[in-house]
Amino acid sequence: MEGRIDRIKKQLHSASYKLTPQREATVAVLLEHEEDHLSAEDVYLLVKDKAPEIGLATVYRTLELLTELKIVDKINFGDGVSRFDLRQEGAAHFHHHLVCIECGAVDEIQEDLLEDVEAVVEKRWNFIIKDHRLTFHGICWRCHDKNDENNGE
Amino acid sequence: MEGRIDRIKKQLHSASYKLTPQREATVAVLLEHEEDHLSAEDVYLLVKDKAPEIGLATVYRTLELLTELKIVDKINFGDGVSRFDLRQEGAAHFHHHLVCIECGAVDEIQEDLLEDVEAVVEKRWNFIIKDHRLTFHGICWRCHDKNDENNGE
DNA sequence: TTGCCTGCAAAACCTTTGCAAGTGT
DNA sequence: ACACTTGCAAAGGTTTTGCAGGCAA
Repeated sequence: MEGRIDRIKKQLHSASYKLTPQREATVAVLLEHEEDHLSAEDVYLLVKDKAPEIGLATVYRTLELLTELKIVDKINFGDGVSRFDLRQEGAAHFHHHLVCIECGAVDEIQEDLLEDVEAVVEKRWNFIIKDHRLTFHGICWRCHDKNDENNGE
Repeated sequence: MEGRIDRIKKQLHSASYKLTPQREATVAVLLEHEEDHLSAEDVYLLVKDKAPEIGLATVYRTLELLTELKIVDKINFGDGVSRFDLRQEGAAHFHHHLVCIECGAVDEIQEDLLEDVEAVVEKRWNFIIKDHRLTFHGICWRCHDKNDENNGE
């Protein structure tokens, strides 16, 4: 039932890369934090628990490799760092994000929602869409609820 | 008829900032390159033509200020630099981008296109949308046409 | 004068790279 | 051996910050 990491291993092998202990530890961290949007530094610190001797450069190289193989997506929310997100297996498209401008939380939307918009863009702008990035900035339900409570006093 | 820069001046003043010659030159560059997506360095080099004594730090500080006042939007296409885009006056939402993965060109979509999607997101995720970022990655019409030509030989 | 603004240089940051050593086949 | 991978340290590139001087009200 350890399928996910085995499949990633195969993806690496079929591209002539090895799943070294360092790479495995990095992938494990990403799997354990699928909900989060870790920066390279975040991943590095977490990987150090499993493989204390690992270097930051190796983490960067591994994340770059995984990005190349489309196992993870590199994203950027405008703070100075890149963040890395494991792709959903079999997902045709990159998922979307809800960034809360009050508490900073980042939630994910797995649904596509963009089929209609993409159809319009492809036709009207004559643009062949390969991927997309969609992020909404606003107030999340948690802050929303919190504000309601405070107003109710 | 010099309305645009005058209005920006007022926006600065009403937030207790001055429109200094350096800031004016920076805004002028942004106005002249509304179609482009200039990096801070790009802006710096262009501003130097108008105000050769300006420092890079001032350009950064001005762009930061303009971002704060929502006169420009800071965007990031995943190459290591931030880019700055003048907001459309009166635009309720940030415009979208088409990034060509072949030639690197960035085209803009001014239409909203997202009304329906936003309605779904607000209702289903209980998220109050304040702004959005939407970027499509793919093949632009220019590269598309170019490829057709080459295949026709 | 006072407070904002500027230019310069230094610093801070994130990320990439060079290289010698290590690894598995 | 051989090719790939690693850790470390150094370098690279972008952005921010400290500070003394300048400017306008």
